Amino acid sequence: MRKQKVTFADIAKETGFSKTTISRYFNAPDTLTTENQEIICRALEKLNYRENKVARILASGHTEFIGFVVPNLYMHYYAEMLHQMLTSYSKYGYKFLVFESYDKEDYERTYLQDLLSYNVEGIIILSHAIPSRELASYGVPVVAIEREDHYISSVNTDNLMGGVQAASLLYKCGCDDLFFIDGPILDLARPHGRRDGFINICTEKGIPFEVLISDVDNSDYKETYNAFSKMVDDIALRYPGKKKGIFCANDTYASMVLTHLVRSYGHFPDDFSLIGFDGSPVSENAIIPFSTIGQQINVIAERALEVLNEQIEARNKRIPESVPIRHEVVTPVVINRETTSQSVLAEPASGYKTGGIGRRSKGGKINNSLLGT
Amino acid sequence: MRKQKVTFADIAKETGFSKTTISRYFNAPDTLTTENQEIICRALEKLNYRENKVARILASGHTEFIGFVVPNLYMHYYAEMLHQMLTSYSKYGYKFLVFESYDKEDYERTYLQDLLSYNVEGIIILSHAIPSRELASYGVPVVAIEREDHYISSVNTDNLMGGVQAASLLYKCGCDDLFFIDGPILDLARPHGRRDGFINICTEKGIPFEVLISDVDNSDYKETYNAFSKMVDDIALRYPGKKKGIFCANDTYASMVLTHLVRSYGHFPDDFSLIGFDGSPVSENAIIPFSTIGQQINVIAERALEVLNEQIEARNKRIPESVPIRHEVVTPVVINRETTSQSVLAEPASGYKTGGIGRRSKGGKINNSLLGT
DNA sequence: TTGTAAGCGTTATCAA
DNA sequence: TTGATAACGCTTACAA
Repeated sequence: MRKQKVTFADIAKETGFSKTTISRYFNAPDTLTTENQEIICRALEKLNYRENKVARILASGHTEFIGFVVPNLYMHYYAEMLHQMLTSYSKYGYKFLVFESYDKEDYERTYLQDLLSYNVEGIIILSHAIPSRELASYGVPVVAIEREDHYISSVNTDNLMGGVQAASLLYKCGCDDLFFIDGPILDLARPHGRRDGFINICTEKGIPFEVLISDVDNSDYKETYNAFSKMVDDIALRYPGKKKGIFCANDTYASMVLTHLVRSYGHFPDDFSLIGFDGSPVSENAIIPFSTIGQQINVIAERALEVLNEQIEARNKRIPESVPIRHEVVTPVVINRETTSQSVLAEPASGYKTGGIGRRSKGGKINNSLLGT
Repeated sequence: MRKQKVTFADIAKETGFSKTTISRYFNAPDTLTTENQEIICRALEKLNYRENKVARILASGHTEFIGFVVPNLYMHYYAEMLHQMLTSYSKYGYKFLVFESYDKEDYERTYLQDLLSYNVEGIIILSHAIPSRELASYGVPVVAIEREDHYISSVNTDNLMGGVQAASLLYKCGCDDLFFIDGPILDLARPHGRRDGFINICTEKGIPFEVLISDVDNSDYKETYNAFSKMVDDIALRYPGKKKGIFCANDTYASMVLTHLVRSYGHFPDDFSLIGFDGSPVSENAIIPFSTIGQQINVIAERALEVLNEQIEARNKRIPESVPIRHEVVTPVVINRETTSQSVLAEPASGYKTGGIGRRSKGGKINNSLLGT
């Protein structure tokens, strides 16, 4: 029924050694004579041996499996995080078992149980349906990324700092009024660092500001777009002649705001500044590359594996040590592009000598007729 | 050293049954009395049993592991494909071991060997560094997606049909001249269906056309952007007064062309039509949602698993059957948006009563002064 | 319906 | 430096 595989027993028979010696050839070759190594090596080739890690795992207890649980993979942030995790292969040799939970509690729990049954050595979790208290009880090292992390280790972007950076940049580029725009906050455990950092700076500098939260289900692009468009129109209407700085909670939102502005004005208007959050490709590839607070996903991934690996190693010792929980924080980086420059006009792609059509508005004043309905 | 785990032996001792009966409780519960099921169930809870799939795998030979090898995950297409694969969990229960090969032969081979050592039951491969002939020799079911597939099963988008659809749409919306734009073709095995379908229609309808291939390394966004911009400027210069229909080999390219056009004109120009390929989010979320030939990634993923599963099941039979290789083809769908409509003017977001600035060009004629250098 | 016993292919322990 | 033997935790004939 099974493909007949070559096992240590076969090699042993072929070479006259015991299975133990064959095992040692792989795990501690130095304990063999060079000659014998040669002999075994030849036998391996002759018989075309292929290692069987499942058997090894069963015997040793070390799977080198890491469970990776994300809400989804169609969002760039999560896919990029997985990408960065996989990149670590050469360093740790961990294999990743990937699951999408869609933030549904039952899915998440099922998958986690599944992971445990595969004896994963650790879990990286980005979805947030299950409280960290429960995760901690699994008896497996767990590192959280951007989620509630009371009872487990975690690595997070310094959102507060990000909010500070964003507001500061908007302030520096001469904005009179600042706006924080976010979608609905469904996750109650979600921290409000971005908003709070923003507010801190506004308060500190004495800049008038508003916090605008859309309540539209953000799974629908068009609806969300329309909601944000309305917000922006409203802002334009209420603050004529002022320079308005908008900080969006993420790049997707920022992209929508940008799109709306450019579609309305035919260019990026003088009297607006815009900054997003995440540093996702859309910020660079948008019609006008826009400023953003870049999350260092590579650093986060690296750090998370560091923390996880530390715990795994401690656990694998003969006398398992218990490592204290760690909460790491990664500072985001300001990515300063056209939408937050003093002269905020969108320059055309290089190669053009003269302006196209409608590239300048008439002096930072927007046309009220734009703001219908 | 190891966390003491509860095993069948423990349950057996607790309940007075044999290990076999416990095993049966999980794999064929119907063969037990309801009473005894109850008894075992209670014991499981009492001892807090957790199944160990590694042991099961070793004993049964069935891992339920599928190897998934992609060039990368930062491109939306690949991430989305993985997403769709993971979605199949409820249907097949396969667990995916994910690797990024960056299309490097040595990486790819290492990872494949690794997958084999974990006794994966099958492999889905999208990267193309290793010839299918070698893959076929591994003795494990393999399904290729969008790559050379001479010796293995595969599922592909009907690229030829896609090219036909694209050219037909451009023809229908009144274009005088058609252009196929693509980046460098590094992969020699890559089929030219999109281009060929395009050419077929152009020839059939007697429309003048050009095939334009950039030779700029497409890993650099800016460079690629500039290269395509130049192409477009050149087209505009050479075909004044004509309606020019551009078909880009993928949405990323189309997005660049669109961006360039909108940046140059302040809006999407009358005398251009544009269609991309892939149906990626950028086509919908771009400043002007553009037309595209949508790949049905969900269908492709589903079909691939179907084919793979068929082979796996055949192989798992007592007398393994050999299933012939299958080459499936999935027809793409035309996604018709503003950039290929007769009146191709970009309408502003709803809610605006009057036009903004520079939303109309003066009659399909472009300004030559735009085309500097 | 249940039990016995022999694996599955390694690693770990102890002894030689 | 090497080997015999017992795990590892489950599945699977075959027997009862």
